[in-house]
Amino acid sequence: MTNIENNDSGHKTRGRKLAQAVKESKAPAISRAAAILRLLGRSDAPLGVQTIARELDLVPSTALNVLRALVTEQFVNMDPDTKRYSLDAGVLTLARQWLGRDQFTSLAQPVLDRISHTHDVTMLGVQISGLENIIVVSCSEAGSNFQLRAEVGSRFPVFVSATGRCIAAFSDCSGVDLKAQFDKLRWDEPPAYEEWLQQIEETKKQGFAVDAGNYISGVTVVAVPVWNSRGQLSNALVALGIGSALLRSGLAELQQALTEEARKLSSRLGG
Amino acid sequence: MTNIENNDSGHKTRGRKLAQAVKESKAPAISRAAAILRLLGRSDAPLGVQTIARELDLVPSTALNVLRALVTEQFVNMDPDTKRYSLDAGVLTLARQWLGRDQFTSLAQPVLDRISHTHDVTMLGVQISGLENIIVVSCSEAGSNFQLRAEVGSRFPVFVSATGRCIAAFSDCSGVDLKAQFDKLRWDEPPAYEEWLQQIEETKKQGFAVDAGNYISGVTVVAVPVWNSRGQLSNALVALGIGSALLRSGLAELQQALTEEARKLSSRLGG
DNA sequence: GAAAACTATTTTATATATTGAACAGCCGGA
DNA sequence: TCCGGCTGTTCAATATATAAAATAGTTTTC
Repeated sequence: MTNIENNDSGHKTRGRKLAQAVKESKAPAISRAAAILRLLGRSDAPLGVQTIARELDLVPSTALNVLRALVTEQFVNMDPDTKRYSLDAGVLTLARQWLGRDQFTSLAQPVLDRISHTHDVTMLGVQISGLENIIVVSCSEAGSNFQLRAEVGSRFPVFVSATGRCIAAFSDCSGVDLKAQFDKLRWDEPPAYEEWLQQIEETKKQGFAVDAGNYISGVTVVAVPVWNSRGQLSNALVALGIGSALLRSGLAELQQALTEEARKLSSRLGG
Repeated sequence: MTNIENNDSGHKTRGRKLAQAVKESKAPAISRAAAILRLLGRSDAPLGVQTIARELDLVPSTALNVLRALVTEQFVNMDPDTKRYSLDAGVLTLARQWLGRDQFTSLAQPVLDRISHTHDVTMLGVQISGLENIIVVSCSEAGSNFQLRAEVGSRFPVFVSATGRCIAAFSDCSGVDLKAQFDKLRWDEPPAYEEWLQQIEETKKQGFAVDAGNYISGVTVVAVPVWNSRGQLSNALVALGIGSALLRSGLAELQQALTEEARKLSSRLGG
């Protein structure tokens, strides 16, 4: 089984990114808190104050203050014996409330289930908020052949793979250095920049995007845009399949089904 | 269908609670952020800065700063047109990571499914962290009769219903004014305080707790404690059923099954 | 159609959160 | 047993996040 994950290189880059965010924000404690939460989320085992502070380039006492606040807010759990910190169930409450209220997820789930079943592909519903990340918000896996998996909550760079081409094609990217963004991406088999631009043009014409093994070799990704009530690109339906299998079982039909369902979803999101 | 919810009285109490938390903490921005996140989670529609500030007794400019920080951290989404704020999918990422790493949820889910199926009850797995709230972390609903429902992520007061009696019986409650806590609880049919104390004693003896229609009239709740590796009360298995139906289908057997499974879970949580 | 009442946002002085050093407790090694 | 290197934690000085008023824009109201 291929597990798709956002290969955040991280390490020391994170510390600097955080330092920037802290300086520019007028509520730096929140940036620090977010960084700590994400670190704890990534970590397999509970972490101590020093470890956290070192990893994020924070002063230990500051880290302690932030952690204590997060503990009282029930976002973080502290083991009183080992003095180790880990995520607490409080984060669940928020996520649940979000899921319950998001129109796209509730409308998209049955659609994803249907398509994944009939076309034997892994289907994802993703959210596109701003031009930072895209987030997988719902997921339906094909039953037959064991295959591709992406967890709900995973994040990916905006411009990568088929979804990336969709965003580049249909979002307002004025003021974005596409070349610079492109250079930051990590693909299994990166397309040339010119080639990529051409694919974006193609996407504009046909209304959906295809990634034929660029992001993950051997895996074909199809993404179709979903528009919110104000006509902005807010979500996308994404199909993942083993390249050869997808070609055999009718890529054209899948694309047609996807565009049709995306159209319906877009109109229903208005209501 | 009865939807079980935490009837947080809220209103102006929240403002004062937040004010306290802010004063005592050394990272008040985090308390404010948490309050805002929870408010947005509760709200059906996106909210404006002023609304948020008024509801939580915050200075608008402070609320704005906090909101902007939350937006850059992708926990909150702002609609640039309407300037309204709502939860963003970023919270999902954390929740997903937590769920994936929590031993109890992964071990408990199959158990819940099995019991809910064989005994035709709604099963919940709850987490007990500290003495503030308990949180529903997994859930399995019986198929046959349409009935009781509690969402994953819901929170309840610690001492309420059957779970409350478990906690009172098996947690270290020294330094807790039980009477004061008891008086704050809201039940459909509250037991007398003396009666409640007696039930706690009973719980200590038999190893599980029963709430026969006190919390929600007509609904019987059974809760059995689950202990973590250091022998602390960390979770509980909770069964919910229509009182009459439960009595008919064998309450005793359900209790036995629950205690047995809780025992197994406790030992496996050590590994 | 103008003004009133609302909104989000910027500004600046001050109360305060952050810092970095010093403190206390713990464990492993010599 | 003592020491050196860890840990989490406290404390006082300072850099800074916060609060209240002023600004600017938008919808409502008359």
